[in-house]
Amino acid sequence: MTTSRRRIGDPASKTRARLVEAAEAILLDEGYAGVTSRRVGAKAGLKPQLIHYYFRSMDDLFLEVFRRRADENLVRVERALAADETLRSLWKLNAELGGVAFNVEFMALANRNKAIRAEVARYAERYRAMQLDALTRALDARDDTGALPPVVALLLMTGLTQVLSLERALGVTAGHDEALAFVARVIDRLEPPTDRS
Amino acid sequence: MTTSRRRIGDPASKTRARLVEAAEAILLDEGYAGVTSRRVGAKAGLKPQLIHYYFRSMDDLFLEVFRRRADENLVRVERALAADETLRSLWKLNAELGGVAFNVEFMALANRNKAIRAEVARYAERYRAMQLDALTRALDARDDTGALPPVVALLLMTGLTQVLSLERALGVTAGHDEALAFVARVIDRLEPPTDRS
DNA sequence: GTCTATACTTCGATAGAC
DNA sequence: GTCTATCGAAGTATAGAC
Repeated sequence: MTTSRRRIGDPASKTRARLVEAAEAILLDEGYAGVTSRRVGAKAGLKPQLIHYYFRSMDDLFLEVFRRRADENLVRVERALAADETLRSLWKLNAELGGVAFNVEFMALANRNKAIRAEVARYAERYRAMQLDALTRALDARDDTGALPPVVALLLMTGLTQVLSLERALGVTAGHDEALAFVARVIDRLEPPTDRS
Repeated sequence: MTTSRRRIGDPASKTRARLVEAAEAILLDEGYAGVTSRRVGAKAGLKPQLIHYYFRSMDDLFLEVFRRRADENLVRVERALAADETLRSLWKLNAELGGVAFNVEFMALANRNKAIRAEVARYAERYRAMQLDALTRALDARDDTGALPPVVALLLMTGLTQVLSLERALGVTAGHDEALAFVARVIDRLEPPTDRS
C-alpha cells in the first residue's frame, strides 16, 4: 500500500509555479474541464509530463491553484482592513472582489472532490471570520446593531455582492443600480461621508 | 457550409427524454465534466451513439438539460405564487429551492458557452421578473417600501438564499440560524402571523 | 430509430534514459 | 529536473447496415 512510489518535485520550484499559473489562466477562461496536463504544459511552454512530476494528480494541481489565490486574497484583505477598517472600505473590498469565474469553478469542483471541498470550506471560514471581525468593530463604533446582528449583515452583504457579480457575468443587470445606491445610502447613514468629491 | 447533414431525431421522443434525464443525474453528482456520451448512454441503458442522433453536440444536450429544469421551475413558482402571494411563501419558495449543484454547474458552463449563457440569462430574467412582480404586490399591500425598493429587497433575498445554500453545501453554517431568524422577524413584522402553531 | 463498426483525438499516468 | 517513448482508457463524432 505504498500509494505510488513516484518521485515528486520540490514544492518551491519555479517551474512548478509556472504550471500553477498556467493552470489558473486556463481555468479562468475555459473552465476546469479545460485544465488538462497537455494544455497546461503547452500554456506554460513546458512538457506535460512535468505536471505529473510536480503533482500527484490533476486534482492536486487544482488544489494548489486554489490555495495560491486564496492565500493571496486573505493577505490582501487583511492588509486592507488593517489600514482602514470602515464599512465603506469593507464594502468596496467585497464589491471589487471580482473572480466570479474562479469561485464558480471551484464551487463546481468542490461538489465532487472531498479535498477541494475541505479547502474551499476552510478558506470560506477564515475569510468570513476576518470580515466579521472588522464589520463587528465598525458597527459597534456606531452602536446601531440593534435589529441587525453583524453576522447577518455580513451574510446579506456577501450574498448581494455575489448575486451582482454572477448576474453581471450573465449580462443581467436589472436592479443593480438601485441596489448599489441603497448600499451607499446605508453606509452614508452609518458613516457620514467627510468631503470626498 | 451545410453545417452537418446528420439526421436528428424527434424532439418529442421518449428515448431522448431518457437521455436528458440521465445527463441531469450525472451532472448533479459528478459535475458537467462527468457528462460524456458514453456515461450518459450507460446510465440510460442505451447506446452512446444515440446521443449524437438526438443532439447535434454535447452542448446541445446540456442546453436541453437546463431548459427542462428551468421550465419546470418557472411553472412551479408561477403556480405557487398564484395560490399564495405573500412574503412568507415567497421566502419559503426561495429557501427551499435547493439545486445549488445544478446552478453552480450551469454558471460554470455559462462561463464558456455562449448559447448556454444566453439561456441561463433568459431564465434568470424571467424568474426575477416573476418574483419582483409578486414581491412588489406583497410589499405594496403593506405600504412599507419607503427605504427599501422591492428590487433591492429581492436582490438581497436572492443573494442571501444563495449564500446560505452554497455554504451549507460546503458544511459552513456560521451565522445561518441568525440569518434565518432575522428573515422570520422581518416577515413577521410585515405580515403578522395569524395562528400557525 | 437503433445497431455495429470505426476513425480520430485527447486524456492521465508511468518507465526509464539523460 | 527534464526529456522521449509509450500504454491504455476514454472522449466526440460519423457512416452505413438493419
